[in-house]
Amino acid sequence: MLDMKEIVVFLVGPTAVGKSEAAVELALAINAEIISCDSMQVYQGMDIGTAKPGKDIRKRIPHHLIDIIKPKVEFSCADFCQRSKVLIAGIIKNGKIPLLVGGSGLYIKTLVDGLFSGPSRDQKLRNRLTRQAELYGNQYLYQKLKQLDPVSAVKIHPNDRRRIIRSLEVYEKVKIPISRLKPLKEGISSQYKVRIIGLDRDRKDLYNRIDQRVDKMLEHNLVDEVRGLIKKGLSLTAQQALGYKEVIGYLNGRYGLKEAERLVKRNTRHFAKRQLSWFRHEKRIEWVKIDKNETAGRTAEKVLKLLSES
RNA sequence: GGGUAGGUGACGGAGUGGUCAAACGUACCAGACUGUAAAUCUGGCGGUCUUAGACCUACGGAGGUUCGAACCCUCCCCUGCCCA
Repeated sequence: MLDMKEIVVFLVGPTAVGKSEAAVELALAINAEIISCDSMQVYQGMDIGTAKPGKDIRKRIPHHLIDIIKPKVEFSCADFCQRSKVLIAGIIKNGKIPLLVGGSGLYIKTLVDGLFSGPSRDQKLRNRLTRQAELYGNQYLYQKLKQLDPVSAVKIHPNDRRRIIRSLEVYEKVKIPISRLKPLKEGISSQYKVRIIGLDRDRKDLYNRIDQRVDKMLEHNLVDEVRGLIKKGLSLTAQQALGYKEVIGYLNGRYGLKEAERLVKRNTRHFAKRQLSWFRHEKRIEWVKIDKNETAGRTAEKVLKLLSES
């Protein structure tokens, strides 16, 4: 009875590990359609810096949730969840397997395990709280949180202004502590059989790939891409994308191009590390180690083998 | 050859007799994370020991002064700059 559940496959891992290439091979092998779990590839025009799969590839295998909104528009994990649920159902209905590919840990987590239904952002309120934090210090907001939602306060560091503000925001809106809301959620894992495959490489190898990728981005005129995007306006989320924020700094004359390059590389390494922290914490992930010179086809084979077992 | 400034942990850089395994920054490592997440935040960072702590090895090298030295003295080595 349990096995009647349809399967949904996730392919996750740090940036530049080789997810996209392996995903295409895998999708061809198992008759899947790809849904991108990437907070930045959703944006139109952000192509080079997000290492978006090219049009040729997307022609061979359908890729969803790429280029779906303008860079000016705010997007969130809630939007992602909602859209991907619809897509998953549709793909299954067509007799195919949904293959979710990406490195945005939170997006993946909320899709699998659900997102509590709470109020969305209120920029005005956030601005107000931010001003208070700047005037009276983070401690001021933290004390407030301690009173209203002690459970959250224990978990959140007094310096983590972002999370303190979100918690206060939720309380302000619905008068219920976010810590009470958070457990009330249901993700797709109750509905489908979820397999999460994690791709990993030696750290050194991964960092080399990141460096190479950044070099390539710059060669492919990332700077021009950013210049064009600035003219059109970027959402809060989009303007802090790796590769973009650093080039924006360069274009604003804050440092030279060489320094921008260094920063992109370094920040991307840090990011990859954070992703690994996140994914290692997720015990349901089944890990596949990629060797240094392994082809995407070979990786896909390994994943396929893992999927066919059990 | 003469003069001068210096040699500190992966790097940059404080420290100029005890409270120094050595500020601070960076790199690096590790962790947290549910509506901005490619964001935000935290911890570690000479070695050994299970933490408090203890011990060992350390501030270019070798000696010395001192109860005690990264800090003072002597000699040596090296580097930058200036004059020849």
